[in-house]
Amino acid sequence: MGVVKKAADTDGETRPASPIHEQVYQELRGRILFGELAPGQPVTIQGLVEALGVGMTPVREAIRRLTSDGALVFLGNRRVIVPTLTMDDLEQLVFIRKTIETELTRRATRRITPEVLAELNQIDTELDGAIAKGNVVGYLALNYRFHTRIYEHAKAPIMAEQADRLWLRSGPPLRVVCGRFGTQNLPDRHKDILDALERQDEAAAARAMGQDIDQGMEQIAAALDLDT
Amino acid sequence: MGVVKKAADTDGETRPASPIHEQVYQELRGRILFGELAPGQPVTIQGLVEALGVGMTPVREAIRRLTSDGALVFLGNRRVIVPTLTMDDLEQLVFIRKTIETELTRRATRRITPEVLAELNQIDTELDGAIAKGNVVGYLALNYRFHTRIYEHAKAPIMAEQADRLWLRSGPPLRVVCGRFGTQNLPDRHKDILDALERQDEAAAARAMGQDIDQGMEQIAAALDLDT
DNA sequence: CGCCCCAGAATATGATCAAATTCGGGAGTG
DNA sequence: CACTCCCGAATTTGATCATATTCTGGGGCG
Repeated sequence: MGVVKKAADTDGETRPASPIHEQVYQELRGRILFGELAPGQPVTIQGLVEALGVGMTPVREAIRRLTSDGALVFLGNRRVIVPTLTMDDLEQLVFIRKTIETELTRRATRRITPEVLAELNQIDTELDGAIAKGNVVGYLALNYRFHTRIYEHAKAPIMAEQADRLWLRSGPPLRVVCGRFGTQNLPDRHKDILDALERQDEAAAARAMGQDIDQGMEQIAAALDLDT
Repeated sequence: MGVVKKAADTDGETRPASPIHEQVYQELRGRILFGELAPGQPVTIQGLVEALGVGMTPVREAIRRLTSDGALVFLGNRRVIVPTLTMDDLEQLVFIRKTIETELTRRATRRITPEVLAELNQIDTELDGAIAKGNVVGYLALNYRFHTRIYEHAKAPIMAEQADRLWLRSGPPLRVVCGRFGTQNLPDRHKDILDALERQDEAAAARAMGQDIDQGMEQIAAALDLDT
């Protein structure tokens, strides 16, 4: 039963249709970022072949890509799993994420437009709703969208891509945190970020973003502590 | 004509033998880092199948991985090429490389050992020889080794991996520079770096590394200017 | 407790189908 | 009459699948 669609549009128009390996890649990305896949969980090719209803070549390609993304790890014995983060890994992630994402925030602040601001406010409102309802997947997806939208507008594609890769690594552990503690004390410096964006205050925006990242990572660190 | 070996050891021992797709990946990495592949050049699957004497699945996997690495780009029209850097791209590369690689240098300085120092000196000596002889590929390979060795000893695998990815992007353009201007005024803050490492002076080591990066990137920027 | 065998999964190839680029011919125009 | 532009066939390349082969890991047996 194909989870993957054949580019069937709502209007019956036949679009270029992205190749299956691309669709599988995106599908797996989503599963890694927003749940379904837990740290340490094995990922088998045949399992995905059956689950997605596609051949093994596209699955294979998608898995290899995710491997280079650091979202999956190749054990060497032909086995692939979702990586488990160590404290050391986490510390490095914080360092890189903070430098890159605060810089992206600074650049985005300079070129912010009312339209983008409105869109971000919209996303943040929905996000609050998801938190209130305890909708974990919704929270994760909207939080990702919020950050991604900002980074897109920094017009620095290489930096944005690096940031994206790091999110793939922090996704599964963050999901664990949510599963354990619910959507309660999750990072929400979003209001501060939005304020700073509106005032076009680069420094304040970057500071708020840095705090948002710190808070999220601290949650993960706390969860890691419990597992040791 | 298999460029890829079947894990034939010198002692006839049968090793685990890394899978072909891994070998192809490493082979292509080398070609991107040290020459052979120029920016804008198309990379065809079938071409590599014939050139390397392997099936198309491993080639496909290797190309996908490099795509996620940013070392190759997928044109959407099913075509893959070596990316060409814009000025904007270069500026972002400099920013990320400097923050990550100077930090790696700081950390490596703290845990430097006489053995590593000796090895680095050895590499740098060979490197000078390559420069003197105008051996471009040798220079590129040794320069890469020099930096990589340092970053390895920082014991920060995630940061090191990010740095590696960025080298893949700056590889082909740097190769162009060498082809044009020879191995003359190439960056060589290596002596300063070695001095600082020996004195365990974090700040000085990081500063020297930053200058080394700046110099290399400036060369690329100059070459980019000529093309416009 | 260690060794061997078997099931299952991954690796790699070749075949097949589909898409895109390229190249050549014909019509139209200056 | 030569040149250019456009359209379509042929060829090249990519995408996907099905299949053969190899290897890993586990369970049973000596």
